[in-house]
Amino acid sequence: MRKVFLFMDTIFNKVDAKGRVSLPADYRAIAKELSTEIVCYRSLNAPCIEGCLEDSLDKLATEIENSTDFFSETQDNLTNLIFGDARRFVFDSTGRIMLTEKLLKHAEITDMAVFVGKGRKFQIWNPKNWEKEEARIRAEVMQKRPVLKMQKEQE
Amino acid sequence: MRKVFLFMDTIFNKVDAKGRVSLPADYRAIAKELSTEIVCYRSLNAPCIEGCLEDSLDKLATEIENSTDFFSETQDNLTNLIFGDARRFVFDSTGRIMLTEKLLKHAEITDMAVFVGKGRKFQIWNPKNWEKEEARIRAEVMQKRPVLKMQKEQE
DNA sequence: TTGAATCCCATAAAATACCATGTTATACCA
DNA sequence: TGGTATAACATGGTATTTTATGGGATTCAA
Repeated sequence: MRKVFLFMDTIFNKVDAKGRVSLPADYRAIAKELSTEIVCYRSLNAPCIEGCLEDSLDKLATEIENSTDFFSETQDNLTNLIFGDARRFVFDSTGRIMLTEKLLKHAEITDMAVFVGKGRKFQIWNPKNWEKEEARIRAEVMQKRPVLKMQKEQE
Repeated sequence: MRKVFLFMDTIFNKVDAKGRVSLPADYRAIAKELSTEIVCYRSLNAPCIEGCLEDSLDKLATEIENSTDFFSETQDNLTNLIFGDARRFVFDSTGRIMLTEKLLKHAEITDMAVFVGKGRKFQIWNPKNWEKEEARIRAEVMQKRPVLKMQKEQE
């Protein structure tokens, strides 16, 4: 039994004509062990698909339910965007899920997909787009490194 | 057996001449597994139908009972509106429910309906109206994103 | 008896489960 | 450490099931 559950690594898989793609074995193992399902939705911040465990969304739903701000308009809007877009993706016996047109289009994915681990979440990118994004992120982190270092030293 | 119960995704279904519409399969599965019924009412905030599990309304009733704000006029009014409007909608063997004139009129639905997941609830919209509403919400969330991001980082 | 609601059957399309295979990664043993 | 046996994995293809939806039959109440 594993103690921690993190989506990690960067995995390239093929997307076939039907939109089927193998979920990385490690990701499947996590969902199986926690007996929960994988949920995917369009990222709000980038042209990619975002995935997480259904448990995570359930947690979010509970938080919203118990919030004193129950009738808050912002939260009402957010739930529409998140839950309206998300969907469970149950993988078959060979470990594949079938991505929808909507998701594929948003991420500009055609025949290849990259799974990028993000800890509690993961993302699915078009390989070309991910290459650019990774370079961009790397550059940004490099630039901010002096600041990060300073903060650490203060602790 | 599923662990969590969330209404998700956005599904377009036809409303036939008799007013019948298929409840999305996943929504049906939730009601079945929890052996509870689907309840619908006119949304208080938007021109759409709102639906949830009968369990959820029961929970709401209990919360209001236990609330220190028991004699709050606002809550009194809200409960009047919701419970006065709500009705169970049992789906037939093919998974369809029959929406009432009152609900259809409120949501301006004629021959097509969009089911929009909201976690513990869902909404049913006229496709055109939903299109506009989604654009509106997306714009608003984007505008408020910096604030949301700050809140998240504080967690 | 007439109109409306409910139930049941039929069908086409789409989603899902299953089987087969080549390749890669892992485990095991000398 | 090197080499081989074994298991796991991604992926192509096919079979089966599920789902939405049209139409008709039946029931119930006004």
